[in-house]
Formats: sequence, structure tokens, C-alpha cells
Amino acid sequence: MTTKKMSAENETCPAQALLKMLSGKWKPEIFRLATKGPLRFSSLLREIAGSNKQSLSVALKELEEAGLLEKVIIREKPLHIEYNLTENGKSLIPIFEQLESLG
Amino acid sequence: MTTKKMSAENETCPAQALLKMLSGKWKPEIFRLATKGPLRFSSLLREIAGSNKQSLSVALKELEEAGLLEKVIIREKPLHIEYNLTENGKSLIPIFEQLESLG
DNA sequence: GCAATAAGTCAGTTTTTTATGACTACCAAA
DNA sequence: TTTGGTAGTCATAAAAAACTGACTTATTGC
Repeated sequence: MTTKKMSAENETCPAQALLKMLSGKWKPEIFRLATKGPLRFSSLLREIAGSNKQSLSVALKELEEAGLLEKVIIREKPLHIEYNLTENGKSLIPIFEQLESLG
Repeated sequence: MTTKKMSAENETCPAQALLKMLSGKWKPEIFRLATKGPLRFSSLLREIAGSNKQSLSVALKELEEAGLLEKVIIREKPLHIEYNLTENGKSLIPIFEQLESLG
């Protein structure tokens, strides 16, 4: 295979990283719901119309890797997992709300 | 062809439209430069490292269709075209700067 | 052990976005 | 009328993002 270079992440624009964290087909809606309270996978799947397991899984992972969400195992009645906003995630709420009000 | 439905634009999240307007590989950088002054196609191509005609063309068209940029024909020495921020575009500068400062 | 609930993963496919290189259209100057 | 600058388009290809349906893993209740 020819050694072709991959997307060299041209981060010349400071806003780009943040925009990338929140953009995509499902991440804005997931983030918005996360600001309301803890998220569960199965609930998201039910509540977000038109979504699907794979895409939500990928989106949640990206939000987690971006440091906006964290996974918590809840050892209760039916053992399950919660996704919560991290401190970093919470710090984005004000600007996210502005985006909402302008959109 | 089977009548398969296309992306039904699930705009349940108010921030989504705005995020989409500004996201992508080149749009953030183009918008940032536009806040500094009028843009010319050939200059963008030179100044944005790693870019290419087709992608810039698509990005400019999307920014234009989103109502953030407008095309102006300049009848001068070498006749050319300028892209300027619209009033709508200018109204996004504050939030864009916040995105930059947080990124 | 067997079924149910929760939270996914995996392989394969389709759709969207981005990239490449050749080509076009307009105007102006020589 | 040929050349040069500016601003693209077009067909095509490659890469990334999103979708589908089958399958997996872990725990609990019977």
C-alpha cells in the first residue's frame, strides 16, 4: 500500500476541537439530555427517535473520550450503567445553552 | 429504486442546526478568517494549509446557504469575488469567540 | 439450569464528506 | 488572438460517519 498521509488534524482554528466534540448526528441531543440528568443506554435508545444502538454507542464513546461524559456502574435492583456529565462537561453548559438559544 | 427515506433531519435539539452550520473540516477556519475581513477564494486556497478547491467551494457554499456569508462581485483592477459575513454571520462572532477561548 | 433485562459488540453496507486532477468560463492586457 | 489571472465545476475516488441485524456478555429471578 502506498504510504498515503492521513488527516493531519489541521488545528489552526481554536474553535474546531470544541465544535468537533459536540457535532455529529446524535451528540448534540445526547449532550442536551445529559444536562437534564443521568443517561441510560436503553432509555436513550427509546427516547431519541430514529437512533440506533451502534450510533449511540459510538457517540457516547466519543463524548466520554472527549472528557464530557463519564460512565458509572450502578449496583442496584437491576444493575445498570449511567452516563453523567463530568466537570468539564458541566462547564460547557452555558455555551451550549447559548447555542440552543441562537439555533 | 426502493423509496427509502433520507435523513429526516431530526431537529429535536435546538443547538444542532447551529452546530451543523459551523462544523466540518474547513468551515470553522473559514468562518474565523471571515471575521477578520473579506475573503477571496484564491487567498483561502493559499492560506489554509492542506485545503483544496473542491472542499473550499463546498464549504463556502454551505456557509452561504446557511446565511452566514455573502458573495460580492468586486469590479476592480482584477475583477474578483469577495465573501463577507452577513449580519447573521456577524451575530455569531461572540459565541464563536467563546468557542475559541474554550477550545 | 433457563429465561429475561441491560448494555453493548461485530461484520457488512449505505450515505455523507472530503480529496484529486482535468477542465471551463470570464475578463483584461499584450 | 493568445496569454494570464481569478474563480470556480465536473467526474471520479477515497475516507469517514451512520445504519442494520445478528450475536455476546453479565447479572438476576425462577
